[in-house]
Amino acid sequence: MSKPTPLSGFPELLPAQRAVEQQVIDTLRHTFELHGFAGIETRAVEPLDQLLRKGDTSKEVYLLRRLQEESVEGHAGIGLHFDLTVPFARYVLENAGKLDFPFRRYQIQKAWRGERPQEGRFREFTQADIDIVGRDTLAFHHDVEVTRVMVDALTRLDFLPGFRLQVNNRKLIQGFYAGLGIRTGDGGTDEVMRLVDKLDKLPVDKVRDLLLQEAGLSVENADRVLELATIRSDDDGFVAAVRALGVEHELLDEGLAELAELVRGCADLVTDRVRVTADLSIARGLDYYTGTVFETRLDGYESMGSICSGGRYDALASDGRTTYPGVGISLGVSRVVVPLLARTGLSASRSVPSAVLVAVVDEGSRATSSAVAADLRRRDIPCEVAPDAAKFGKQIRYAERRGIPFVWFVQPTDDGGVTHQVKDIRSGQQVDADPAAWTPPEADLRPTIVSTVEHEENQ
RNA sequence: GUGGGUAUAGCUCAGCUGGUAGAGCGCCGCCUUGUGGUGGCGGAUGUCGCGGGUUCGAGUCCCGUUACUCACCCCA
Repeated sequence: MSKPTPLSGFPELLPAQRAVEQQVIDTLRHTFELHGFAGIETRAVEPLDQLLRKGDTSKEVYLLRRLQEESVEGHAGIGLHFDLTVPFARYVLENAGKLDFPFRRYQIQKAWRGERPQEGRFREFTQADIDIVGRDTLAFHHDVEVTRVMVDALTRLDFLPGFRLQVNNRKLIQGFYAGLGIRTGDGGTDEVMRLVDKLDKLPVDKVRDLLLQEAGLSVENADRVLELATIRSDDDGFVAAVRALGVEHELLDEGLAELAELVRGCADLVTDRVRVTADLSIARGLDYYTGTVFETRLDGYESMGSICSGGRYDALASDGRTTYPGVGISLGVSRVVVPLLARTGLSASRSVPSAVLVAVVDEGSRATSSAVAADLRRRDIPCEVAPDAAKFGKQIRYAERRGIPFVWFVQPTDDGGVTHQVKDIRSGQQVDADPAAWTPPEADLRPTIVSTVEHEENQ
């Protein structure tokens, strides 16, 4: 059989790279739990009518089909989920009677989309979602809360480049448009938002043309819409800038107040590396968002698009009697990690968890070496025993290849006992050690992330 | 979906107008009979993506095909 080739869009990592991704996932999980979010996992598949519910036919859904499928449709009527929000909405409805509201959960899972792969865009990828969902109502301070949780998480991912969270509020946009007299419904304001959303790709004049021709705006309104979209600030200064445009509407006031509260509510967490910016061009396409919207750019990778996005949806789910509003944000783990592994030297300090390799003198004494390993593991020191009793030079090389920092030597003595020594193969230093007491330095206990990100930032 | 590029050793690649397959790195062994890395010497490895065609002869030229890849489109 010839050598298998990679499948486009289905990334697989080598152990050292996977260690980086694992570190990201562990950090996210840890942070989410620190903020009191409970973990859940939903099945990989949903019924097709659930997946296509939002009219999201643009999503390329992978269908499930048995090899011996005989139905007329030719498939089982279920498909792999393309995000974690749709399954979560279904899960909330299904378990509404058993959940306590407001319900806060995190979910870190694979999702699948059939779209053509590109850098940062895959057919199989991992997402990390947090959402807070209420029954009938959900206070706005939860919008601030999920933002703060994600800022906290991104801050803790300190081996990655910086992030800029861009926040906006759909009430603000819609109120502004309504104040201008742009008709709502029939995709009127949605169309304008969709076009404004292209500002990061098309020049302003081009977008203006589109606003005039495709959305049918007056010249004056198009200019106002564009003026709004160019407003951005790292504090609540955007409020005055919007007011200066002279548009009045109740919904606009509400949106301004919410967005200002959000930006002020995150101010104490903002650093040079993780910023929060009010960016009034952010609209998030034709989605189900009704208030707060987020996008996030990774410094140095702006062209890749948003790596972490979400927002407020007043009707995440509804069973006809009860409506469940929510606010959530989703981080593209694969989108962040895979391009960084490819484009920078980002990797782990070793390809195995082992901090120690216990050498083997000869096969007859393997049990002695295994006993040393057991002693170390009793104190949570990851270690392994050499695979064969090769020359010590080869056993050291075995450790070196894998990045294992310490080799443990058990030497028989003339009186029938043994001596124990541990060697730091980076320095060459070798010292007597007690298997029941010796501990490596804290920094060597687990693989660490080796980051060359500074170099990347200088470009 | 549209258009371009690429496919040769484990990896990165060279191979001109057709003449039986190469380099660097890595790997293995020895120098080094129980402690690696640097150095020296030696060694192994290929359906040249796949199928067809032209030719005395194809990695090289032609046609087809598959995969990968980049851009566009679309979208998180």
